[in-house]
Amino acid sequence: MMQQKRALLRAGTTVDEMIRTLADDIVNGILPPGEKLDELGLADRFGVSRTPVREALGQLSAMGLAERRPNRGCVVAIITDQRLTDMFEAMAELESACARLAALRMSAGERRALDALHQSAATLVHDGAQDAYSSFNLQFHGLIYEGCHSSYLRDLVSTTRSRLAPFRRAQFRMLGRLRKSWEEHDAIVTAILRGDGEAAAIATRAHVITVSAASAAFVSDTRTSLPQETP
Amino acid sequence: MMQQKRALLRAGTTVDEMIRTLADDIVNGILPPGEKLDELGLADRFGVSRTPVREALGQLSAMGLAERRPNRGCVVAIITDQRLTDMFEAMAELESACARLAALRMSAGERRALDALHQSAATLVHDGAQDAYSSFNLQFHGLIYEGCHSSYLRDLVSTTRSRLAPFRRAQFRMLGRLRKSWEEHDAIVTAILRGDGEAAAIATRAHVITVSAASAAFVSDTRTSLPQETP
DNA sequence: AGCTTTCAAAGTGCATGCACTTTACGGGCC
DNA sequence: GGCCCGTAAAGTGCATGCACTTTGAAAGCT
Repeated sequence: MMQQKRALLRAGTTVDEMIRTLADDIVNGILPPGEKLDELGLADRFGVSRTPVREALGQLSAMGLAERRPNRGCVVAIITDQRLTDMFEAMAELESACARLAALRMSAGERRALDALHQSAATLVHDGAQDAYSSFNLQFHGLIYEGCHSSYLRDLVSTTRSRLAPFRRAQFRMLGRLRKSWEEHDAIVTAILRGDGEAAAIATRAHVITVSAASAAFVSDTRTSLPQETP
Repeated sequence: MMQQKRALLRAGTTVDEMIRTLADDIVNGILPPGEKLDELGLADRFGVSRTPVREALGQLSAMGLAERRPNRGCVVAIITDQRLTDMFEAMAELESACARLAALRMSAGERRALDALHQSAATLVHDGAQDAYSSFNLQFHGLIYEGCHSSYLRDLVSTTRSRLAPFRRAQFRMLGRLRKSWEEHDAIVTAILRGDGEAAAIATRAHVITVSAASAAFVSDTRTSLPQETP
């Protein structure tokens, strides 16, 4: 019946739109791990039929954000503690590799930009501006990803970061973490500016592992306090 | 019309079956990069309707094996030279990270198995058995992936390896490459057995970069000799 | 009661068909 | 001839509906 021209503006396909929205909701924790992704419900929500919803779910599961059980529906990916640890660890290795390459390959301009950004964040630390620092932190790591000049490595690190995002809510709540974070960044920047790849790799690995440990502890805490799932 | 019970055995879903088949065909070069993936054609080939084909294509493109242009069909992923270089480089970094962790974490049994496999390959080198060595090589690297004891890192390295597979056809054709490869492996095994993570990482990176360079050169050669695409 | 069996409701898997977009080809125009 | 436009064929995007599987709860059995 309702098969008329879809409003004239139709940037990208409907499915792409849905994928982006759902992926954002998962990454931002609006759809928590284990949440059921009902085809009919989502079709209603987006005002489309089940066909495009099914396609979107298929792709989300291919991306690792959702999990599909044949004939048994689709849920937001449930990550075990072991898997989460492995993901954080891989993140450290990936970022470390990026930093090593960035130290070797960043252009003079890129180095200047990284240093400038880093120095400018000092005031945020002093003011204890957690939200602003969090946003700076994203940019900082982003510059290093770009600095490695390897599109594939950048993609790997970005998708891994997305998958971990739902579990990173704790970030800078810990007292004194802001200052420590900045100091760790300082070691990274120094190494990169010196062009010392190995030092940059080591400093970055240590930094990311520290952050990961905090996040993992927070998640583990949250999990044991609320039993959730399988009642 | 034809909506009857699908033959009793139906391991996994039809879509999964198709994805596996198509992914294999792409990875093994049966479907070359740029090949058009026509929905109706594939539907015919697999004896299904277009709906499951569309789902399979969506997932293949989410996996990076195919590329979908809205309203313009789907083709086997076309990898630019730059992208290929980046992928080979990332492969080196990933394997290097695996090797570092493997050196630190492999169990005594795993170390023994790796050494045994490596030693047993010496005769293959002596006999110049390219195919057998190629299969050994797969196992060898596989043991290192497992040895890092990180499921996510293993997944990243495996999917990257799959994506690169179509471009690795050259492998051991080069004269003397067998012996060189074995010697490089020897350095890796020695470092891992010693538990020296950094040495293992460096040796592995060097080894993978060497192999990558050979493959990249081969691809680049093939590309410039046959113009292909956009006639 | 505790266990199995049955069966209806809910929900997934796929076929089909229509609407829309792209593409390619042939005729009108300069 | 080269360029533009219109138009038909091919092909993609989504809605709908039927078949099949799962699930859960009530009925039957020991």
